[in-house]
This record gives sequence, structure tokens and C-alpha cells, in this order.
Amino acid sequence: MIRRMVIRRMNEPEERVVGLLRAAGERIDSRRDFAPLVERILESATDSFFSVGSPLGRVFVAAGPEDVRYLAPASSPEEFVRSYRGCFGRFLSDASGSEMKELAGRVEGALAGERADVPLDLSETTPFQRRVLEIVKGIPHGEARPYAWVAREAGSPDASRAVGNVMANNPVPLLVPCHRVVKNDGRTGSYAFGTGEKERLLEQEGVSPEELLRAPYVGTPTTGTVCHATCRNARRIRPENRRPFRSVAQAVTAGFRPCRVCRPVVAA
DNA sequence: AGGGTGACAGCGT
DNA sequence: TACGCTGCCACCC
Repeated sequence: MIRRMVIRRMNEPEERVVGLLRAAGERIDSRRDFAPLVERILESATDSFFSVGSPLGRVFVAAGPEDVRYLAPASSPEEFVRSYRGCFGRFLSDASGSEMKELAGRVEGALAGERADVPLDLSETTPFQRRVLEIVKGIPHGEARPYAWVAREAGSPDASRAVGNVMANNPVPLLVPCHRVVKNDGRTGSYAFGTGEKERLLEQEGVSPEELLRAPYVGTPTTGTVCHATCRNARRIRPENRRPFRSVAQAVTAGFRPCRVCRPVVAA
């Protein structure tokens, strides 16, 4: 209880934390009592980590007992622990081959493209970030959606750029597949690990960046709908019925209406 | 036509 | 506060 509180507030001014600890019944007479107390609390609050193979190569994963909090490539466990501490201000202990085995298995499965659901702890993110990350988590393997689409789905239709910022700080890349979020004009956009990696990841999932650029949207006269090119419905359109578009607006002008499954954004 | 560029609105942090 | 994994439009070939 106290431990949680200290962890949550460890970036706040010391006086404030001291006040809270006193209120919680801890005895702190002088400044000298404070640091060791916090240290003790933090030492006992170690999250653990393990590493697994992934499309980005070997990655490390930091997790609590039940859920994943952070995923990143690193050249060594030490480097990973350092970066975790930089982000979360918390210690990490090695958990390879221990009680994290079950969670590790699920992570490995998910990274291999299975539909395995990995519980995530996003409690240290803002509400907006959380909404965005949840939306992005739902973009299926082999599909891509624009930043503007994510923004609208998250309830902030004009926040595409802010969505980019959330992606840039995604604590769990691959698990929240931010590589599937692309620009509205079909270009792939940036990626924390380089645009090359982003395109490689997409290609591995069967999304061709070239094709996406050529026709980010596809309509079909059969149903009169326009889809994101990677929408599961769009992929079934027979070649002779496929009408490529560079924007939803063009498709709408041509008489197509947005697909109800992939819900392309009609420009305002 | 459609591809490229640059300015800037707009958002959350 | 200024900044950024964007979007849109104007303008140019």
C-alpha cells in the first residue's frame, strides 16, 4: 500500500512524499530517515524482466506478476534495466525461467503473430494515451490504419499529431502494434526504431508499403463502399472490381460510402 | 494528373 | 513551453 504510493509518487518533491509517508503512519524524524526508507521500499518493489525473440530481434520485457509494462530491444540485460529505471524509476530483477514463464509464453506467442492476449499495465499513462494505446492494440495483424483514424476512434478527431506522440512513447511496441499506424496518404510515417524497421514489420505481416502508397483506399462498385486498403473486406475485392483511391474524399466524391467495418475517416 | 514541397492548424504533454 | 512517428491545403512543376 505504502509501497505503491511511494512508487507512484517518486517523481514528486521530497517534502510531499515525506508528508504522505507520515500521514500513512511512517515515522520520519529527520531528512536522514527518508532516503533509506524509500530505498528499502523500492528494493522490495522490484518488477521483473525476461527476454524473448521477436520480429525486432531479441527484446526484453518488464512485467509485474500479472502484466507487461515495458518492452524494448536492448543489447544487454544491464542496458535494459537501466532504461527501465530511466522510464519508471524502478528496479528490475531477472525472472527468466521462473514464475513469469506463463506470461513469457503468452508474450512470445503474441509476438509470433498468434492472437494470444497479453495483459498490459498501462496505469502509468494518461487517459488519452491509454485510449490511443487501446485502439491501436485492436488493429489486427496484417492491417494498417492512419493516425487520423486512431485519433477519431480515441475520441479526439483532430489529434492525429498527438497520436504520433503517443506512438513515439509507446511503452510496449509490437504488443501495441504502433508499426501498423501509418499516414493518411499511404506513406508509412516514422517509427521509433526507424522507418526501415516499420516497413519491414509491415511487409512481414503481408502489408506492402508500395501498394499502400499507390492506393491507401480501395472502393468496390459491388457494394458501393470504400475501405482502408488493408481492411479484411478490401482484400476480398476481385481485381476487376477494385477501384484504387488516394484519399477517402476522392472515393466519396466518386459515390462510395465508408465501409462499416474499417470506418475510414471522411475528411471534415 | 499526380507527385513533391512548405506553411501552418491543431492536439496532448 | 515548445515540440512532435500528422493532416490539409496551396502552389509548383
